[in-house]
Amino acid sequence: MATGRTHRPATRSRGIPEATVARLPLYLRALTALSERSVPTVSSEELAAAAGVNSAKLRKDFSYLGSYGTRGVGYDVEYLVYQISRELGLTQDWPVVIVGIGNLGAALANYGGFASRGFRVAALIDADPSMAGKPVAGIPVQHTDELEKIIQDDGVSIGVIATPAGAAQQVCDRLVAAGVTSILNFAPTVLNVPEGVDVRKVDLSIELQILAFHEQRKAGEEAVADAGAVPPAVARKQQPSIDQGPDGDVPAVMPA
Amino acid sequence: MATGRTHRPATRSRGIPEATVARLPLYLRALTALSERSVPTVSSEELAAAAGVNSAKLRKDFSYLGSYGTRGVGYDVEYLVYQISRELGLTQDWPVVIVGIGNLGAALANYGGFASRGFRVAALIDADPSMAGKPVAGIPVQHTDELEKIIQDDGVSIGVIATPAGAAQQVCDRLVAAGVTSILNFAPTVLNVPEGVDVRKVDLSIELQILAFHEQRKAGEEAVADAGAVPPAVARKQQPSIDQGPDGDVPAVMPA
DNA sequence: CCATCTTTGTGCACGCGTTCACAAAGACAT
DNA sequence: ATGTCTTTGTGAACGCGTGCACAAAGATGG
Ligand SMILES: NC(=O)c1ccc[n+]([C@@H]2O[C@H](COP(=O)([O-])OP(=O)(O)OC[C@H]3O[C@@H](n4cnc5c(N)ncnc54)[C@H](O)[C@@H]3O)[C@@H](O)[C@H]2O)c1
Ligand SMILES: NC(=O)c1ccc[n+]([C@@H]2O[C@H](COP(=O)([O-])OP(=O)(O)OC[C@H]3O[C@@H](n4cnc5c(N)ncnc54)[C@H](O)[C@@H]3O)[C@@H](O)[C@H]2O)c1
Repeated sequence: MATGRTHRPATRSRGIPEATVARLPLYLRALTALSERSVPTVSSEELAAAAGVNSAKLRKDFSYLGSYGTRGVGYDVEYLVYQISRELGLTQDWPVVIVGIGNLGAALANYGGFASRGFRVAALIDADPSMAGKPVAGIPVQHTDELEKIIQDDGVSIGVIATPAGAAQQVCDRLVAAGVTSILNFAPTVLNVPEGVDVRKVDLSIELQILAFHEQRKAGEEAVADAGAVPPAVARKQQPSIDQGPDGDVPAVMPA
Repeated sequence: MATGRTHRPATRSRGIPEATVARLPLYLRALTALSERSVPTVSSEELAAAAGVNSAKLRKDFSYLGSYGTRGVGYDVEYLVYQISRELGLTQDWPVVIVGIGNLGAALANYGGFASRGFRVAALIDADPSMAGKPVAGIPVQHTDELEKIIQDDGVSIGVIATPAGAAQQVCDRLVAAGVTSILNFAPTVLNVPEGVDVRKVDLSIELQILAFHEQRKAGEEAVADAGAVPPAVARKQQPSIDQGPDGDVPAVMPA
């Protein structure tokens, strides 16, 4: 997973568990595909398969929204698309600003799937004066000086940060001060925000590292299967004084 | 959060909880910053603040790796950097292929933080013949025909998919067949993979929808505070026959 | 060598999320 | 109208993750 909520710990928002909220977009995508194929109804089993989840989980998720299914038949696709869209707040228009129009920011601006679901790129903002006025994805880049004005004039409440890590917190502070209350952060930094502001992060580097961990573990298991070396050593306890890098690997640095 | 593991349900890999693994890169980043500032030791409280987590959680996380701290002092920064790096498998080189060199793929290829932690872009692959040979981020793009050969020759086990959604499953199947066992998917699709292959996804659209949900809820709470209208209706039960869009909103479609 | 002070490592309790399994609901045929 | 068959909605059990709170460990000073 590339994200994690930062604030609002476990405040079951309006009775819908956070884990369920995170899956609703997944269901919505699968339902939209069915809708485009004019499929009228779908069972929890079928939809769960399409969304890659357990069918019981899907039914429980839907039960938080209300009783929208028909026993013996399944769920009405169009109706469910509407209900989930409404629940997620996609029936209204969400203006979004993207700050930092470099490689990533430009890619995001060009991303088609952005506009498809109620999200509209209200402005592209960059600190580089030489970029000002230059159109990216058909939208002229504006200078950071305009940030506050843009946000207030357009009533922007969602901001995307795609600046270098060093600038992220500062940009975040300005966004929040100007009225933004939801931030999607692509910079590899922990953002500090006041209560009431939601931050989600997308971090490529972290994702790769998690994959590497599992990849290493897979390789390790094979090695263990080959030769019977290196006992798993779960919950290993430290030796009294002598401490040599736990798994027989040579540590580069020793503790003080 | 933008991701979620797909396979390998909750198999506490080698005793380290998945939630802990997901935080290790965060700690590593904070520790690396301390290391660059030549800070010798750090307490769980300080490091937790830098990583944006609870200090008890951090200590528990580290306890899964072993007893690497010194009571009354804290943790040795360099030693911990090494231990976490080793645990995550970052002491070795991970060749990575990126498939689909469009807007996003090109941005990823240009991403500096990629190479910084043991990850090396082994190849850029695209189906568009007109892109073949064209250098992106200094690496010539290769045609999809070469995919299997590249993966086998370089021993690539991690693949990044940045193709359009329609091509993602097909690309995934080819990657897996050629030997890739970890996939980072940027395309908005659920990928089906055989047992033993890890998939993580990064989905901008899902992140925005989750933010929109919370944003709507915040707005709704304010509205409720203004006028005492619309009771929260937690766990609402369906009316027998008449069903009008639960929150007084007009449904576009009614169930069959 | 002892006292004090800091900070780790973890036992414990609690709550969230997942999954099983099944009763109840409704469609549909006869 | 009644019976059968399908599928929902959910009660209950379980396991994981989180955070509190504290004992034990060790540093440091006298
Ligand atoms: N490119 C990727 O694939 C990728 C992947 C993961 C994470 N990231 C992260 O995303 C961020 C952007 O990456 P990139 O490759 O697009 O970098 P980039 O250098 O190409 O672009 C950064 C842009 O931000 C602008 N900028 C700098 N400071 C600013 C400020 N204070 N206010 C507004 N704009 C400012 C710069 O002018 C530049 O245009 C970085 O933090 C990077 O670590 C990038
Ligand atoms: N651009 C973004 O910010 C963004 C954000 C989120 C998700 N995404 C997703 O990432 C993917 C890529 O987005 P993009 O904006 O770069 O699209 P794009 O159209 O610019 O690039 C797609 C590239 O994939 C190549 N391609 C197509 N089929 C292929 C195949 N079978 N094998 C190899 N290469 C193939 C195309 O030639 C093209 O170069 C899409 O699925 C998109 O939904 C993009």
